[in-house]
Amino acid sequence: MATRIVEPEAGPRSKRAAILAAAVDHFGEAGFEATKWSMVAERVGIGQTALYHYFESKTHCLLTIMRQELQRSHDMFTEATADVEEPVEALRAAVRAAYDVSDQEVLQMRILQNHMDLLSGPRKSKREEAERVAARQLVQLVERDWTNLLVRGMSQGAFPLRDAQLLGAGVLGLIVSVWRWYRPSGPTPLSEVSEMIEGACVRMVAT
Amino acid sequence: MATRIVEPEAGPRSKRAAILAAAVDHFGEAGFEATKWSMVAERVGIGQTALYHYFESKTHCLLTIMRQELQRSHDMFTEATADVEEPVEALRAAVRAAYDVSDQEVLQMRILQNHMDLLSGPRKSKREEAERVAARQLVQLVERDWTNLLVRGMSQGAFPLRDAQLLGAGVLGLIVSVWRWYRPSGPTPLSEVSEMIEGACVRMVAT
DNA sequence: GATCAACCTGAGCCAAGTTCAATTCAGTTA
DNA sequence: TAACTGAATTGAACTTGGCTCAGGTTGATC
Repeated sequence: MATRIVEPEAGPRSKRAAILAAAVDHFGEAGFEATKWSMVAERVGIGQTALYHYFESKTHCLLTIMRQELQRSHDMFTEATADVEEPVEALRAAVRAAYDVSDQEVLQMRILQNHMDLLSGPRKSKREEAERVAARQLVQLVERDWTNLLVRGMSQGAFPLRDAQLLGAGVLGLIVSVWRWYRPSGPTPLSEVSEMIEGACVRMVAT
Repeated sequence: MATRIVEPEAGPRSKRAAILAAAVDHFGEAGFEATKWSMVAERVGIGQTALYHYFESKTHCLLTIMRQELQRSHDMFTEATADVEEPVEALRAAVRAAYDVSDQEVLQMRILQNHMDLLSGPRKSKREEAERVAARQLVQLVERDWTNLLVRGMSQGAFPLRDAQLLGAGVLGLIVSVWRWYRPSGPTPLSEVSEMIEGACVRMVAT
């Protein structure tokens, strides 16, 4: 279980990374459906059939983007909370880490949130299914990250006792809901969002 | 502005309602993409081209479902909070109303959440665009419902002063995030979810 | 400079949504 | 009851966009 997918190492003229970057731009800005697979190829500067050398399908590319973003989220959570003993401080650190992202990563989070439903049903092709299963495991990992944080705080007496699973889902839901509406070009800077959510989470959990 | 779309009144042999119901089932269970438009026709018992008598496209049907659900959400909020003076009680009533839904409505909320991104970009066809714009207005209406509730509570001194817009978005995000994972057949009854979220919202807002 | 794997392409296939001209059906008018 | 009307319905053809295939190019390695 929990086999971390190894990214295919890049041959010197591999366009895989460029394709992923172009796909993130298009999927994030225009939406997955609205993006023609051929537009991604065009952006990269290759024929559309060349895409199939790297990805089995448009959806396979999407799932890869989602899985990568989930991996990053989990890694960032772990790194941010690793050496923070105090539960409230750990919670704060985790929230701040969640919003410490680049513009490209904002797009990836948006893509992830907008297509979560893809992870529920099984896929027909092998490689798509592999990415889907990996992504699902990562979702559960991230959920567990948050519930564990809450459980720890509750058992230490820093947080009142509540259903940690349910409350964790709430906290996570609150945090990621931001990616539905947040735009880097919008009126509210991410730092402000981060502070607001941080406070809200603490009140939700530690009151 | 804010022109409420009038549902075409049903001629005695109109299948519009049946189509919408069948579409909600399919879109909600299998997902919009995974559902073949012809499957909906089959369920209703008509040929697939007959669908185009009622809806301009598969997407037009989806947008209609979303707009209807948003309308319902707004109406329920208004009804639930209408004669509740006390801000905390009004907040509680609003949350409870949000989770006072039938299984069919759970599906509609899921569909709505899974395709919010459709509302951002403009549509090519007239009727689709009309539904999209109406839905967007309703989204803003619902957002305003929640911020107004918070503003009222803050000005009455029942809630501490905070950015009501941002906090409102958070509360709403928390509430609707449930529809991503909740299943009527799942282990957690909706009543339990409702209570948890109600408490969380109060702590978030009134602490 | 031969070999092999990685990489790329043009031509065309196929599924699913959509359009259209023709037709049926229910209710209304004469 | 025959003629008429508009809503409802259909089969067949069309369109779009993701995808397959058979074969060609490139460049690292020996």
